[in-house]
Amino acid sequence: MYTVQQLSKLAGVSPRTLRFYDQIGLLTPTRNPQNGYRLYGEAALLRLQQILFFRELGFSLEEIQTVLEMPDFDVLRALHLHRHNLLQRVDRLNRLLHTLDQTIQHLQGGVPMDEKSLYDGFSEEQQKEYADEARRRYGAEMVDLSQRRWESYTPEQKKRILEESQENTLALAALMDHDPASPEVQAVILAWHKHIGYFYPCTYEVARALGQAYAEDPAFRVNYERVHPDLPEFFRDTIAVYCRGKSGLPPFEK
Amino acid sequence: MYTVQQLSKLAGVSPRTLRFYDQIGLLTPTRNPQNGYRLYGEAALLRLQQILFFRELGFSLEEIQTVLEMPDFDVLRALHLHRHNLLQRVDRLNRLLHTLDQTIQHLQGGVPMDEKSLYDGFSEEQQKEYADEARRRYGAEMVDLSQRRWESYTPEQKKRILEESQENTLALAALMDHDPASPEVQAVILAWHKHIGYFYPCTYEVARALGQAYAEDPAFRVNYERVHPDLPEFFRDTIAVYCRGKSGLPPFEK
DNA sequence: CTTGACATTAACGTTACGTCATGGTTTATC
DNA sequence: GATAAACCATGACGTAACGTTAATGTCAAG
Repeated sequence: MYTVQQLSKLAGVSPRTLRFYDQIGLLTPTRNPQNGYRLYGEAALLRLQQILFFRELGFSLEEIQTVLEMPDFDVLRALHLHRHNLLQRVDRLNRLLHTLDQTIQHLQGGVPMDEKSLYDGFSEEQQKEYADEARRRYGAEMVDLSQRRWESYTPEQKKRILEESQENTLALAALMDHDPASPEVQAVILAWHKHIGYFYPCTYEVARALGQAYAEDPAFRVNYERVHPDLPEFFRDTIAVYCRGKSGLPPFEK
Repeated sequence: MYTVQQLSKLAGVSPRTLRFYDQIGLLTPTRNPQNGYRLYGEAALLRLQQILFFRELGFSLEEIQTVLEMPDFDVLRALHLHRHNLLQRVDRLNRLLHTLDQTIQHLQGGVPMDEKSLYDGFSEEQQKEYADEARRRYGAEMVDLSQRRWESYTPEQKKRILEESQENTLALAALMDHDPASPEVQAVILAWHKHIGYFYPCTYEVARALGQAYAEDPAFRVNYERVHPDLPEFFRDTIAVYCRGKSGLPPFEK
């Protein structure tokens, strides 16, 4: 017989979850008549396993109720649904990838009129090539190799990281009268490099390529240009200085 | 300038969603001073596109707030996050597949004691083989070929389908004194076959194999045995009669 | 006998909206 | 010009699956 906390640790769910499942009649334990404590037996453990199994598959608790009451709850069907889900999600992810490209297009084509002239040199096809090129050069290898997990951060961390990015850019813009090689500027670039590290391990080679992209790829340019018209070039130059003579992963990544 | 409903139809979201985004300050439209109506311009449309883009990627609205305020919101990062997410989800699905196998094991091993004797003839390895065999025989081809979508059903439909399954089994059990070839029994089996069709197109060959499994695979047996000890065999026999001389997809699948 | 770690119920908070309720506005029709 | 249909507004409550206090009761240890 397990108590709430014991079972919760065993199954990796919160005590609150167990009480909730009791409350909605999904998993009703026996009670200690003396003190009213919940007591879960072996049967309850098995049922919880099943509940969590279907929960993982994306069933709602109400659906789980019904499924577990079915006399012919069968494994084959679960297998089918599971694989079906898998296929469907892969489908969805592919559609998202496609949508991504379109949205890039839209964003690039959708800048305000007075900035549109900036794009005169770039045909639609040219722009698309930029995006594809970027994916080929940075995406495939780096992301696939990446072990970092954006999702593994807590909401507070995420928020902090996103804010940090903003601070970096503003800090750099404030130092545009400095020499790109000055310690102040280089400190900001170091922070920027570490910031990128939140998303994936970024070698000096990749960092340099990113600097190029910031200045040359219109999709990136606008974001920095918005802060200051010469920021893209300044950003690229400081990164170039920062990366000079270095290669591979930075020390803080090791 | 679009009004709420116009924009909602354009972007495929509900008017309520737009008002909500206004309420939380995520997408603030201008107002018609006469009547207070919301008016969305071109800029708002673009911003909404971005919001929906990130929403698709699984960002929370609060995160989207921050991201859209960032001066260096950049496409490469979105690409990275997106692909990162994709990889992560594929990972997760693979883990689930693995867990699935384990859970099958657990469920098979976890039946009540008084029914456990039924399993004496089957070693652990034997049982695992059954599961693998089932996956090889039905899973791979059928599921991959399946065009049916469990997820495409509405919650009410899902509930109804699950209940139907239960009704079928009980109806069949109530007819166990009849001849397997009797019209009443065969009507139930037809309903069962159609029911399977909710999940995947089921040929007569597959149906026959399923009948076998219901009677012989302990993982299925218990579910019908629970209703009546001889139900598994009866089920198998009626299915055999139903399938006799037929092959390929049933008429209602065409 | 007190302390700390458990247990209980009750109740409100969360996310991203859906769904009324109630009332004003616009538009089309008679 | 009256009226009905179809829009707009705000406000408030409902949802899923718990998280998070809060207030109180219970148990083992020192």
